[in-house]
Amino acid sequence: MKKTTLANAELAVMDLLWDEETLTARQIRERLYHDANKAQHGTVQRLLQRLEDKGFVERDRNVSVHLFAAAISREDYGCVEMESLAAKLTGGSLAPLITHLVEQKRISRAEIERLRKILDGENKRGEKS
Amino acid sequence: MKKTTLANAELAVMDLLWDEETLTARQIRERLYHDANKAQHGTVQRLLQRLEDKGFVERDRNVSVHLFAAAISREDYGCVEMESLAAKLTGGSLAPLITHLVEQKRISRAEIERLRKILDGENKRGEKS
DNA sequence: ACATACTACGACAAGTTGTCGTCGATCTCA
DNA sequence: TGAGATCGACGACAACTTGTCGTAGTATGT
Repeated sequence: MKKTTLANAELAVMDLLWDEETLTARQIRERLYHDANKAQHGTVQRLLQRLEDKGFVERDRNVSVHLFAAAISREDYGCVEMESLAAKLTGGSLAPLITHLVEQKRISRAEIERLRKILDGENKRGEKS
Repeated sequence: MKKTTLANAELAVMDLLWDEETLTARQIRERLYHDANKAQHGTVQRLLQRLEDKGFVERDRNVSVHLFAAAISREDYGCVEMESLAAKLTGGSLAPLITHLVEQKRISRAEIERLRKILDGENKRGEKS
């Protein structure tokens, strides 16, 4: 287990899969490169293969034209990255980083309100619509 | 402006500078590699030079043996990284990511309490010790 | 002045990333 | 059924990053 981080082109592929549930390699190619160049066929195959190796993508091999789906959600990936950042910087604790974001006002008041609601809801732990 | 991310060895250097305010290249080398190998002298110089190029480190050239200091705090760096992550994943908003952290209980209750206090304090906006 | 320590920087191997081409298998449909 | 298109697997490559080392030149101190 080496790289757990998505690079640019890889992220672009994941972005599609995060929005579309399931796609074929061809659909991904058409969405990524609108020009009809034939060569990019291999590029997408390669990206998907590496993404699969890294565990970010699952592939349905039972159908002739493989179906690809994200193996990890956008939010889960984000959390993993944030945790890995916290592990490297603050001994694993996210609070110091978020504190700083708030204090520097690099997080909007609206966002702060959203966060407060989330934290409050977490205390109740009662209902879910 | 290309890479804004710290790699392993670079992070190790920054970690020292974040704790020590100001260090010479020699002090850094002694802390990073305890064995007395002479070769690593150039390694540290190189790391420092690249860190300076990237804007993470400031160097006092007025003294014969240069003094190095972090140009960005640990927390600022963490925030930049978190913001860059949010920009790539959620259109720049951190709330969805933090929401997920809380919902998945990947953030401890103690941390949640810390965060709530921070957010509450942010509304008062009164004192600072 | 001479040995020592320091800075600057070229060079390199290893790894990552995006890209393309080829090859063989499979599918399509006339 | 067979020719052409499509697909999956993968080798190869250039560009870039990263950690490392060595060398050359300069400054320091005694």
